[in-house]
Amino acid sequence: MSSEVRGERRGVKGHPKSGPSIGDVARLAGVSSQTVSRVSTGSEPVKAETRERVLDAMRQLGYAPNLAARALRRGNFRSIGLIAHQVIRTGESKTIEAVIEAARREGYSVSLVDVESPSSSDVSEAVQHLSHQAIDGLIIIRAETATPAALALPPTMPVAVSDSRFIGHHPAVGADQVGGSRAAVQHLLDLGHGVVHHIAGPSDSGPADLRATAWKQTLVDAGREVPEPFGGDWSAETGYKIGNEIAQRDDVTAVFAANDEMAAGLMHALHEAGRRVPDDVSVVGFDDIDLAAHLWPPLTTVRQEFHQIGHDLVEVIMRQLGGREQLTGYHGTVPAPLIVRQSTAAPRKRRRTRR
Amino acid sequence: MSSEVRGERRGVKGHPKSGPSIGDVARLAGVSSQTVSRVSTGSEPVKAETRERVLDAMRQLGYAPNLAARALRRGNFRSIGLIAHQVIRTGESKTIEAVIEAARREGYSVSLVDVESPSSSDVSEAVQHLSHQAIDGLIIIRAETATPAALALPPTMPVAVSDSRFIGHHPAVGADQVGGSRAAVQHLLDLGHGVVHHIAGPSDSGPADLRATAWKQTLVDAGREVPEPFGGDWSAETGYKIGNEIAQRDDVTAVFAANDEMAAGLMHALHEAGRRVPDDVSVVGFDDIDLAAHLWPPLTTVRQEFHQIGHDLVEVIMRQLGGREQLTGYHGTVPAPLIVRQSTAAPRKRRRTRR
DNA sequence: AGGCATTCTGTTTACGTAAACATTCTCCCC
DNA sequence: GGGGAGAATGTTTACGTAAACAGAATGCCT
Repeated sequence: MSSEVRGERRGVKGHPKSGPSIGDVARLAGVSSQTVSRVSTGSEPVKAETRERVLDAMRQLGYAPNLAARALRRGNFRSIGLIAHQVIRTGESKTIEAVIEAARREGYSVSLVDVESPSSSDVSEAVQHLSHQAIDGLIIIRAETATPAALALPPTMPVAVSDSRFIGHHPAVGADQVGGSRAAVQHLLDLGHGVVHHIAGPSDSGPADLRATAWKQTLVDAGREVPEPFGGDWSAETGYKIGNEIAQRDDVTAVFAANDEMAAGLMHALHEAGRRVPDDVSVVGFDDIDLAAHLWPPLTTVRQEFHQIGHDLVEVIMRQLGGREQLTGYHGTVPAPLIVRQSTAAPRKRRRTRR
Repeated sequence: MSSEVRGERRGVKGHPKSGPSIGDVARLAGVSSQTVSRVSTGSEPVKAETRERVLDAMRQLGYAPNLAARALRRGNFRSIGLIAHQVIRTGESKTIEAVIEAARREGYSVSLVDVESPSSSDVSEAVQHLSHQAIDGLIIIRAETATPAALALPPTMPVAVSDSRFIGHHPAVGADQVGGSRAAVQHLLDLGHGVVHHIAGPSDSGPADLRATAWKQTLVDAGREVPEPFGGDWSAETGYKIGNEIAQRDDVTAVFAANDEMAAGLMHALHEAGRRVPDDVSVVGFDDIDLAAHLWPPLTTVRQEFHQIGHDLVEVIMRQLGGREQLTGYHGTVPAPLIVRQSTAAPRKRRRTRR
């Protein structure tokens, strides 16, 4: 209703609205604007009484520092850019949370861009978009295939990447994909499965590639046959479709899915076909999303310490911002432990005919 | 190794590093800085030949506009703040995606803050934090109990909220919680269940309250008994614990959980106890997260059109930024349809003893 | 050909802040 | 109580950009 109070904007000249400035506060408090600045930033000491007077004036005027001006003067924004890939839906959303939390602790805010596909062009576009934004550093989660060269960044922009493909080009932090995958496959072999099948992630994904390779190598090392992997795309829906195939095959007793969503879809299909998990087919996922423990049966999976990764990514940025540290070759690895739940068991002696 | 190329920073005076400026480009191109500005913004026409010359100079120098200066001059940041509450882990993460996408389409970036608890103080703190950030508008997702008064915002800051509690105070966009909840409960009643139990969300949550109230009202309208609701906290873990209780009770044949995670935990507990879903107990969730269709059994649930909500939130902000529209009373409602899958069925005539 | 509208370009100025330097004040010591 | 060190405060200036205004070039019409 009453709206007469609004519209307090400064109509002067062609300049846009703006709140009270440092000068307004100075005038009211009877000090110089520099003193107001000192109170505002706390950079230099101000006599207690003066400070009080300034703070009062600030409150009275509802003063808030103009961050554009401050950023212009200081040359930084206290903000970092974050590029993610649909990632918000997967377990990696925790990485985002951790990045935001850690950045905030450092007094930085986070500007988020979500690219639809992890393809080179999309990420480049996002980089383009973001590097034109007001950021002091850039974190890229799952850049997948983008080649380092494709990232046309200002050379002074600190970068941290959670994708092993960038090792040697940009500082990277990532889970121990290989170790986790090997542990998963070995776990199934140890249970007595003769062979372990794999539902892979999309072929253009770095992590998917690492997991598939580690799976293959573990089988080879154990002297086992390496079956053709199933090609997935991370989605539960695809896991379900592949599951329908697998459910038809008596010879598949153990499956290592490249992520939990696909594992869930797989189990869904197996249930529907009347195949039992883990009695008929053992399933292992990857990520340990929150729901993994409450799927049926609770999913054995490889945990990614997303929180740790996010935290470390911010640390890498901060180190670049702080000292003039050269971290190009840096590569932090976070352990990826196998979490054994109830979706894996020793294979049955011999299955009777299906159903 | 070779690092002599780095450190191209301007060492002059006490001023921080910075790339080439509009003036440097102007000098190289042999035009005035204003012309460079015109090319950069495209605000006014520039002769094709001149523009080319300027663009060349820009490329040559690797010029990128200084956004702090631009923001200072223009009085806006082309950025909006987004406050979320652990929301990244739930279905509402899709809202975030949609907000980011829609904002980007408008040329805005998104600054994200994730508060740990939805409590008044935390949200206020986040608002405080963000309103001191470089943003032109603010979107709050699930502010839960924060009272409008608690949001000490600059009066000119456009706000959009996805929480019905703010209706009348701030423009709001939200799913039709009541309609969706009623449909869920009615569905169970229609199947023949005598009474429907409820696993509620946390008591300080607005949406949880709406769902609980709608559940109760639907039962009352049908002339049914209203049992004591179970108190949850959105987590699958709690759903599981409550499920262990419910599994002991023969009288519970239908449960409406306030979200999908709790429904998943509930089903987990029921499975473990040997109770069958939906044969012994029917379960309905809320949200329709991606995995809902691939839980076992696939979960009947109320879909929240998060994408739509996110999109609408941005639209509300843009309308405030554009015209001087007064939207305080605005409240957009997005339908929340019931998605029937396989976790619900008519009750068995009479259950034998447990197990 | 002259005049005027149109298009293009240049000059001046201000946005709000904080570093650098300059000045004033305070208080302590001999 | 005079001198001086240090603390407190003030003055000047520049950060990079774009709006406002001013001036120059071009073209078009009669």
